[in-house]
Amino acid sequence: MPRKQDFDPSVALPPGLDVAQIRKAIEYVEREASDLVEIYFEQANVFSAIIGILGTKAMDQVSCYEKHRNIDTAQQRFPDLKRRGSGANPTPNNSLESKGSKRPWAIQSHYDHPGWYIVWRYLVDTTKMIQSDKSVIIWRVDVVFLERGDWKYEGSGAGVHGGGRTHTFGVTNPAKKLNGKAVYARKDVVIRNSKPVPVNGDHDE
DNA sequence: TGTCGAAGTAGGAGCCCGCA
DNA sequence: TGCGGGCTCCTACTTCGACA
Repeated sequence: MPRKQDFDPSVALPPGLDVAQIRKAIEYVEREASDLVEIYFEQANVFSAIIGILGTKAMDQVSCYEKHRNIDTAQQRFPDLKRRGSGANPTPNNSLESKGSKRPWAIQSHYDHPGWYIVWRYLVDTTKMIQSDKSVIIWRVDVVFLERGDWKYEGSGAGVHGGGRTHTFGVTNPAKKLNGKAVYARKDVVIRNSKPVPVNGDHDE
């Protein structure tokens, strides 16, 4: 179970959400993700998507936020979660998007929707050096309300002559924007060379 | 001047829907 | 029924700036 001293109760949370619910959700995501860690070595980006999905599932089970009843909307549209009783088209304040990421700061999406975002920052520790019973560790959870203006459009080079990726939106100055928004941050994990590593020892995936 | 953290840009894969 | 477009989710690599 995540340690209570790693939580910051002063961080603003979406209406109806509390630290105890997030603590349960972290425990759920770490447990479920540790069972699926082989997928990480097959396709890391897919694994990050799975972390986001597990976060959505966890919040659906332990909090007053629920997945959209419309399966199509739940899978493809914003938001991942809405506050129970907020209707089919929740306001930004009642919308919660779940994202999983290995990166310490960046938030990228294909839309610039305003609303609450919960980002599960994870690392894979197959040596189980950090925690003996888990190979996937949630080391920080950011909870932030983003306005449309917080996003910057990042265009695509794709076109009739080739190219690859689709367009995205990215949060500008994410490190500044997420300053003071970490409701959970393990004190035994630090950022080194832009990567989260255990405080003692050189962690290497 | 070297190191490190952060930001910016580009690439990859899967699912669903509409249409021919 | 199959294909293409639109949408989802990320990571990797490069560049830039601050600081010792």
